Amino acid sequence: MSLLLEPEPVKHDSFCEETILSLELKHELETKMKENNLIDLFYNIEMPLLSILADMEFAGVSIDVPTLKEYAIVLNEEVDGIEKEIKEMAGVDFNVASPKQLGEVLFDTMELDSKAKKTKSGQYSTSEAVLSKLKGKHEIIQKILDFRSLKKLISTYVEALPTYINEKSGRIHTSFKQAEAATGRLSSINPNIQNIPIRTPQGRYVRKAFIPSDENHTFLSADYSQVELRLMAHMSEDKAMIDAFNHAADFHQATAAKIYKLPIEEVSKDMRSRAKTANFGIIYGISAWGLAERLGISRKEGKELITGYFESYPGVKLFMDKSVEVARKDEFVETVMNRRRYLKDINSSNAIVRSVAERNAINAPVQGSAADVIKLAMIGISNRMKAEGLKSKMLIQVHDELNFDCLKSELDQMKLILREEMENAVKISVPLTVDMGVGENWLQAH
DNA sequence: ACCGTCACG
DNA sequence: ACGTACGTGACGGTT
Repeated sequence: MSLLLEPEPVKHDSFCEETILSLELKHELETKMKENNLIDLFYNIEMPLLSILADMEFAGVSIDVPTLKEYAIVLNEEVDGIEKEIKEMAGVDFNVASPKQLGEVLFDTMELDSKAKKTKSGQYSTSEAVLSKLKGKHEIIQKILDFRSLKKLISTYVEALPTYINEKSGRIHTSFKQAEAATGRLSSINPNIQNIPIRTPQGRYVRKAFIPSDENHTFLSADYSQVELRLMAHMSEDKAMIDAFNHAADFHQATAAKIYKLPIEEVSKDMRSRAKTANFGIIYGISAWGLAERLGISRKEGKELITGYFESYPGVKLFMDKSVEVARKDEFVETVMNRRRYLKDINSSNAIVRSVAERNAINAPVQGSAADVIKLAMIGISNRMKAEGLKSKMLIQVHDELNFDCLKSELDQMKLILREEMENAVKISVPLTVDMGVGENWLQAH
């Protein structure tokens, strides 16, 4: 694969001389070449990235505190009301926030499910998945789900974020961990800036509080479209998947058309939705049972869906099998930039432990390659911004997304740089595409 | 310090 | 026959 790397790749002695080599020598040279792959990863990606992450942390992101203070009042009133309703419905006074007490109220006192699931520590499970299945049984269930999500928003975000504001800068400075996630992703702590809510309207509103540094700046966001699936298409070399990314307007819809053997126009919303779930499942190392559980369908239907998927994209099945095979032989798998994930459990005699490692063998090259891609893009963007003397600042990375405090006068130039550097970070067999948004805050920009 | 839960990609 | 999808971090409750 040809890669557009900046700075210039480190030069090594050539091990590619066309000589007749003994087996031992050949093995030795192959080992050295693999070591050089890791040296390239270190010097050309991780080291240049280090100072970029330091700059992002130092810059920090501005927070609109009044927005959060007002929102805290609204949410606290709402959660207090819901808590009263829950206790009235249950007919007992208890701590709704205690999973232990809640389980006893729901399953011993109210007897909502005679065969309620228990956790490994012996208490009733009251997880979102369990409660969602009980929604029809009693109106208290929905109230508990609402209570939980509101408490989460208040305690982890709305009331917590202002406490992280640095006195000197007036901004929030996360810490990015560069060598934590097994796949090569970054992680973020104190606060975690990579799990700010977005999926529900109430949660999403928190993003309104992430704002530019002043009136001369705007919030600029750029994210990759389906980068992991595109990397799966590239690494598996599956013809149909590559073709879909090159020509279809909507990849999930195109997948549904193949699985259900229908023309694109006849794909229903439900079929598209199932195909989308199947696409995600593939990245995670799908199982018929897991997929069925996710979709609320029978195991038989789950299996049929997967069969249809592999008939549509046979190269993907081959890639998955090959990844597991390679892992069994080497005890590690690799990304496009030769980042490794070691899988010591891949040959375990415990089937459960082994299965986890097999799914890791499938997922890690995909998730890890996506991490490689955005890291390369960050380096490319940083270099371009320096070369062109720009003052805007890269602030936040969220796995497939980059966010900037963008000087308004630099907006057009920044958008051009982001598109060029992100879409051309690596050359693969399908296009990488980027969506961008601009606004007065993270909510508007996304 | 651990568990259960839930926020994100 | 097993028990279910991959990767993280923060919070409150419990031990």
